[in-house]
Amino acid sequence: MTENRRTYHRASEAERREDLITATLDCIAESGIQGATVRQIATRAGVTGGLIRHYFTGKDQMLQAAYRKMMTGMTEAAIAAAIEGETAKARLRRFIVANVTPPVTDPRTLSLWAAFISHIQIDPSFAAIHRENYLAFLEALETLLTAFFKEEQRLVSSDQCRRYAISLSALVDGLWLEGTLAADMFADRELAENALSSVEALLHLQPGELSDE
Amino acid sequence: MTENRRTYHRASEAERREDLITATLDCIAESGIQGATVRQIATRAGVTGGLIRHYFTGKDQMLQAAYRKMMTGMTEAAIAAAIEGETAKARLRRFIVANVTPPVTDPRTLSLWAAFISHIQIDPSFAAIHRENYLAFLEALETLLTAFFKEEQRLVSSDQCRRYAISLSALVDGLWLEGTLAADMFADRELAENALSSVEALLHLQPGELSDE
DNA sequence: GCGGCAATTATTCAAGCGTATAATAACGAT
DNA sequence: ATCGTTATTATACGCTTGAATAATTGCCGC
Repeated sequence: MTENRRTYHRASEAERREDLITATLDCIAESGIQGATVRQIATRAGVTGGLIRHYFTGKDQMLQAAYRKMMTGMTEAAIAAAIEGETAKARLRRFIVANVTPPVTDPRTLSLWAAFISHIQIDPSFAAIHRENYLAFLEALETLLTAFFKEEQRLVSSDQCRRYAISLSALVDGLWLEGTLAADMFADRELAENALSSVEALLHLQPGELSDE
Repeated sequence: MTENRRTYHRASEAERREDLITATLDCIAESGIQGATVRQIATRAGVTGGLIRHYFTGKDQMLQAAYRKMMTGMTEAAIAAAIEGETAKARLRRFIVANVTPPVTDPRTLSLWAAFISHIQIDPSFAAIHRENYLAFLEALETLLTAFFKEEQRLVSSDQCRRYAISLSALVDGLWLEGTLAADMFADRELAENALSSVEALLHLQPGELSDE
């Protein structure tokens, strides 16, 4: 009997995992965690459902991998933007702006982020992943701040630096959230300008000290 | 044949709707949107599944009603705390603090909030509900701010007031988020204090002007 | 107390879910 | 070329899902 079995190609493990994770994120972003079924994900990745359990012990583990990838992607995008700045001040500014500018402010990203957040209470492994990445974000911000204060020859205790980092992080997160949820309410640069002047205020800088070239 | 049909009591429409919505929120908070199945919700509400379609055209409509109830509950909690203040300054302070204090900072609330946010991209009716409540929150904050500036005899344009409201709202949301997600990282009053001093900075007040009695 | 209305239960249905297992085809080693 | 390995497909299974329908029972007006 000549069965019509579809042809395929054997991919490397890394490649296949990557594809599956990407497909998972796509599905969640498009139709929520409800829509991220094994079959949907497999279809989008161009494979059949059974393959997922060849690379992951189950759907849950794949979701976790996807969460990890998404979170590190977000933080790294902001850090990548920052390191291109020449001074500590420029790096701080670029970091802030990057977090309230596409592609970080993106409906897809927000949808993914929220979907995972809502699973933190249900599955503790998601909480661990979140914590890990929140701390990384906080530390990146704290490092930028410390360097900035040093460059400005302004003495700030490490305790105060941490408090600043928490506030700034909250502000950035909040603006990111609102800017993404109500993108139509804000003009192109409005969000970034608001973020910068808010940061200036939070750090007790001169108006324009951060935003001006 | 004497079938064993369970006894029940005919409730008023308002009562039953309320029960169903509460049960829906409980289910989502506890086990995510995935766990909020018609049967789970019905069980928790003490009825059988079929009844849901007697009060709502479908599961989706019930979810929307639940979202609406949850959001108005959050905003109203903060507003209720605010109006007890005697001066405009006190009202503003109470509003800020209420938003970073239980019961607003509560894992259950966060879980619910995130679950719904993640459905905004999928179902436009959820987006409308969100928008509605975000604007209400913003307006409440703007009103408090305007009154506060007037009380302080400080002249602030309504444009600037709106910008302040957006920044404050973002900050509060962000702190709420982080404080709830990583509750163990913050001491009891730390979050509220951080919020108040951050607001002071954002509004260019004297340190302690808001937080001090 | 007793009809009749409708709120509620009980049951059924098709579709879709995650997972398990068996068959198969791709590809590197030989 | 052929073989052996194993990545991949195909199929099946048992459950759960949201919804539709039929049967019943609580309750209000009389």
